[in-house]
Amino acid sequence: MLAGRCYRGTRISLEVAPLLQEPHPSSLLRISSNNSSQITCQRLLESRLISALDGCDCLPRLKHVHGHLIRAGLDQSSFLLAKLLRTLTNLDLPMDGYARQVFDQVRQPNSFLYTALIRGYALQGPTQLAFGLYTRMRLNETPPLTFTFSALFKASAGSLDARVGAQVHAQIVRLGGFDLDLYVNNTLIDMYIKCERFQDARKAFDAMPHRDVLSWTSLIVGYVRRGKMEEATELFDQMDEKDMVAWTTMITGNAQNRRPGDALQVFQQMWSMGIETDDVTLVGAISACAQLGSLRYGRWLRYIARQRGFDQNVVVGSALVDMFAKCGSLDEAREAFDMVKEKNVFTYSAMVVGLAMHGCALPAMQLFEEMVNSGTVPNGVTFIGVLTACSHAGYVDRGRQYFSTMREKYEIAPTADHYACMVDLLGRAGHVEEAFDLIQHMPADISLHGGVWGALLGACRLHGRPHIAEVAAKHLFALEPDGIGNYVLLANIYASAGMWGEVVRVRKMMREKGLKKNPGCSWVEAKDGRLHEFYASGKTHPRDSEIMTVLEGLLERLKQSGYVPILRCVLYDIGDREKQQLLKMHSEKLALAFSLIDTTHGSVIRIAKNLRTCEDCHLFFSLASKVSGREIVLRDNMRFHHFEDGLCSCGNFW
DNA sequence: GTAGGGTTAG
Repeated sequence: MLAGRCYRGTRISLEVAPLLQEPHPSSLLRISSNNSSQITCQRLLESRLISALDGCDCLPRLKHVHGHLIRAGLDQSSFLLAKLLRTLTNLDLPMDGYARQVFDQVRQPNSFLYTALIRGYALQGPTQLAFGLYTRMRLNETPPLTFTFSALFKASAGSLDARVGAQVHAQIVRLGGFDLDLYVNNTLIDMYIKCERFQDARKAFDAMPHRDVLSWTSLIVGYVRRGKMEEATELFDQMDEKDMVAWTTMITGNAQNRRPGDALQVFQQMWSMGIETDDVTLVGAISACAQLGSLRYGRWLRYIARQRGFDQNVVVGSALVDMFAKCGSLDEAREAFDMVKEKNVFTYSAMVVGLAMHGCALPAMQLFEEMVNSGTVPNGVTFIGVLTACSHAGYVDRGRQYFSTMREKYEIAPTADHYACMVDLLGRAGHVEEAFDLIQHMPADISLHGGVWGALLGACRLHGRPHIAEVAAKHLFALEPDGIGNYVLLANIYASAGMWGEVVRVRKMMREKGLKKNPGCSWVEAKDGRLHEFYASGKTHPRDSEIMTVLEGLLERLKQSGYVPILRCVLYDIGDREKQQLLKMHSEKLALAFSLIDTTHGSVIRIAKNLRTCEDCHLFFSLASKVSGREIVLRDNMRFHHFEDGLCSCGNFW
């Protein structure tokens, strides 16, 4: 059966096919009954050795069986040795020379032996040896098999260099036969995709006489990796037969290409068609949900994961941790974290970053210590997490320590992202000049990005220094010419310093570039699960008058408990009364008033906002949490604020 | 025997 499927239409393969049909243990006895007793014995021995090889799960056991094989005088049996080599490479062992030894002891290796070793090098490396062996095989006139070519393509894919693979491809086209084989072509496409030679993959795909769901999926992956989701979707729609992997590719692809809405739409379609969902599918959907920030949807995905026991899976679990943190529910993130028994660096990092985002600096650092004590080695992302935590809480010295530990103890070279964290940490704490200095003395091989200068500009917003801001902004405008936030920030810094002439100049720049300030927008999920949007100084919501009544009432109560609007948050040159009016109508305040009307009493109020929240709103929310007795989670474009009983998790430092 | 997987800052 195997031979029939794999060797169809190839001349060379027919010669070797009988070898493959030989040795299934159950058939051996049947064959042997018609032969002499000596052969029967030999066959039985072989059969035993085959079972023994199947049961090998570690190198010493394998070597033990190999010893038996030699003593039984079967050390030249190509079939058994090929089986042994395959088992050896499947054990995920490095090709430490033992496999080669076994191979070299054979006087006349056949196609299967060569292929087994080539496959070993393809899977475990070093991949170039696979090609060397293939050359020797051809020089010895040993006929190749379909397996041989798929192993070679795998080796090429593994080394991410398609050059040798492409030569082999040209050879099999000349040779004929093999280039029609489905399996060979599928591995060929996969190789070209992995080596980023999309055009060659497409050509191979188009030349195939028959394609299966794997060929289609591989090509779709090619589009996904190049960010071409329209083309990927078009191809996907053309598929007659779609399996779970094909669906998952589209879900993950959309998620990876920042199209979370489309990802979840595909997931829902798949779900409604009753197609099975596994851990990989869920990871894609959960990651999309994290980008979208929809807690309700996230809880549904967790329910599906739980039903199938995937919430204990380390990859699904890590994705859940990240998703719940990004959806504003730190408690559920922690719950998901605790469900994972064998946590790895992803699980810990997701939780550390989550805690940092929510302003829980001490727990983030504590968890980092816990992680190290558990023997999990932190990576660059984990350090982003602890550095952010330090930055949000103003722990400058701890941050400096982490920064040097990362290089000295863990030998992780800091990237521009880490420098951005350090600039943020120093700058936020008021060491603006030191932060500037750090940027100027960054190693030359690290290319600066917007994050580094952006952190410096943010520091200038907090602590003044319009002249440093100017330098930072100049770099930012070059790196991110359309980054509207940078212009707004610079204008605000000038406004705070009373440099109104400069404000006018920046506003003029924005006008000339055709950039418009994004209107402030907040949104909240109501009782019925629908999303409600609010715009600054809005009057766009159907229940506007009701909202205004609640807002006015709340404002009065807050004023009685000591609230004084922070007028300097308004960066326009206008009178105090107008400033108060503008502040009152910030979108998050409208969303909060609405939440007090239309959410279940006693539940956590969750509000998201597209821009950074202002100091006045922050104070307003702190006091509102006390007066209303409600817990409020506010997500702005940077991070989360947890307001409870008059206090915010960020300790008013953000 | 071949296709799909999670964490990053202003």
